[in-house]
Amino acid sequence: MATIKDVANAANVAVSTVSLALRGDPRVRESTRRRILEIAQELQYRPNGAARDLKTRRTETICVILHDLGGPFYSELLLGIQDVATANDYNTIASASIGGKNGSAVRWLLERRVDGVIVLAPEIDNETIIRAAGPDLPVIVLDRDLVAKHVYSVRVDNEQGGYKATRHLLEAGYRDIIFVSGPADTLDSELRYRGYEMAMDEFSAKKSKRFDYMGKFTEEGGYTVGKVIASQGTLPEAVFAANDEMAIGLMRAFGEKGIQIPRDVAIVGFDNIRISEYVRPALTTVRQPMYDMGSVAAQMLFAALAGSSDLNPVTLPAELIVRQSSVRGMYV
Amino acid sequence: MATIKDVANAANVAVSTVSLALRGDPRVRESTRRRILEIAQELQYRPNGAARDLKTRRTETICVILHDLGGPFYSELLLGIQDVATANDYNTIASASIGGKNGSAVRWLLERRVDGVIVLAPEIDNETIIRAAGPDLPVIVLDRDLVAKHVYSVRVDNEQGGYKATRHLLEAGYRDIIFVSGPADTLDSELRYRGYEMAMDEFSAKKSKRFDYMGKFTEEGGYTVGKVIASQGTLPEAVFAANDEMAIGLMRAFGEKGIQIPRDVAIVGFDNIRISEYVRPALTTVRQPMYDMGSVAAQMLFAALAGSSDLNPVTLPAELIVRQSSVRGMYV
DNA sequence: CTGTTAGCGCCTTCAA
DNA sequence: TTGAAGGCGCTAACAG
Repeated sequence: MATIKDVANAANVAVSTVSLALRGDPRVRESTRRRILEIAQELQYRPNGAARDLKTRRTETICVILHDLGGPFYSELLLGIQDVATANDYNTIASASIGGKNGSAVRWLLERRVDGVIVLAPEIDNETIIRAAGPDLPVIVLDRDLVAKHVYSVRVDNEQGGYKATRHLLEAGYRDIIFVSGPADTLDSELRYRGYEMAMDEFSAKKSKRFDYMGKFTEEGGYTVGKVIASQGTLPEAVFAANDEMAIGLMRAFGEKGIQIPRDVAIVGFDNIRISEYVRPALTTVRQPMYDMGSVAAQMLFAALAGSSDLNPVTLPAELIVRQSSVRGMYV
Repeated sequence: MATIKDVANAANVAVSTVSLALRGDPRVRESTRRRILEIAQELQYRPNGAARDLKTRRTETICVILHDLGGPFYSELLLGIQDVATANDYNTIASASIGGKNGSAVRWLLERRVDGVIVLAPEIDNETIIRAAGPDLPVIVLDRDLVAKHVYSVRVDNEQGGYKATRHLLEAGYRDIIFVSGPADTLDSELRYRGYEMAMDEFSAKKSKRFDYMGKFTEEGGYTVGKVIASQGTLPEAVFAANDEMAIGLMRAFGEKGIQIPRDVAIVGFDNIRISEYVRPALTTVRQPMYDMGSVAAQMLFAALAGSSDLNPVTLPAELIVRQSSVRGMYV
């Protein structure tokens, strides 16, 4: 592979001249530049990014670490991030957090191969993030309860979202409302439960326990829980599932048992994934402003890169989207 | 930022010793190693990836370039790729192809920051790919008609998929079948049309022209086309949409006009995106084996990395998934 | 077992 | 306007 040196030799100039010429520096005469460009082309010269990064100590790249690339609702988040990054002439890459502690994420967090990182991946522990963050590697954490130097946080108000969802059901007249949680160790689920609690208490309604019904945030999990609920003596009046995937699993389980939604049981989900609009009945849910979250996160990252260090945590509101699955008498 | 040299100084050993110790090389005595590790910790030493990459001339990372990170059906593709990459102790990053010619993708294709690239992004032109590919940067192209040195191809048999879809409708008794295409310049759409043609010819049915109905591969596009079709004098018996997004748009348009599916018009899509299973009636479609495609692509990449260069193009079969939208008398 | 010595390919003063 | 030299941080012989 041709290096800048090869080009310099072939063109009978010094390496530095080639370097300047390649970047269009006006200090190189036009004719020289053109000749160098031609020779570079001929030799199939390609700059070596690693060498440049090493020298300049900047990569002009930020990395987004997600649990699972291509998950349904990361799309908007990434868009929000990319739009801002592109505007700043930065590149964005996404990496999955699989491999955990010694997996791939380490590469981006700990080995200075990018200028900044945005993390939305619960399985990366706080310790790693704190260790990674530093004056020249700001880290933005999404949906995580962490305060540390060079770490900045953006969150969606999950508690308020859970509150809104539950309150919506309560106002519709439902009282016996079950909460279906995600995995035990997820903060999101925890906070949504708190919102649920708060609303239920306001109406003095009887809450289900935090982990009475646990669905792993997956459709399959929701389906299983749905089967359990359906086979109990009495049905609840409504179910608040901590995410849409589970809600959809619930709907499937109920459907198979001939339980009608919302006539027999009302359902509310969380996340507003795309399918939630297409299932029948369409699912009432809580939308998280993912694009905004990405955009805000990226903006904070660039602010940090530019030297600010007193960036306050941001919390974005969630929004209730009412559809048919929770509206009494809609689909008889 | 502490460098390996700082650690060496602080520990009173040579740089190379630190390097060995850090990587757990047995040539370093255990006690020395421990001491070095401690000091590294204390100094908050973090290796510099760029320096290592530069030296070793390998990054142990492959990059997947997609049109749009997080698009609905990249998920499985990425999984397929990642599973193989992880098994080979490689990292996977994903990058969007926005920015086109001088955008971000160039960075990964042309600047030797990764060891291999998998491209599924029509907007990157062949020329760029050919230029990028080389003995030490194999490129796997997905769904693209390109043969070149160090470029290897994996495709899904779109033509056969289009054929299967159309034939399915024909066998169900439909004859007047419209084809709704994607954008004019997409190969996928083109090939699916060819499959449509072939099946229609076999049954001597009257085809619609390649671009009579054009929907841009989006739901909105499909919706618009649906409105047009609905407002024509006579409805077709069936519609084959070149992708599910458009098919869903069509369904919405028809629904608004009171046209029942499949009673009045049968519909078949392509891609088997997740929603296709949840719309009502559920959409008959053609599944592309995305996971396999990713997995095969990654395997080829590693084969190339290991020195093979005579890798034949692979074409994966598509699979028809029959659901309600095309089954006569199902949803009256 | 540990240290010395060369670069990897590029950018950046500093001189000419 | 161009060239020479040094070094970014790390690894990999090769010596000791």
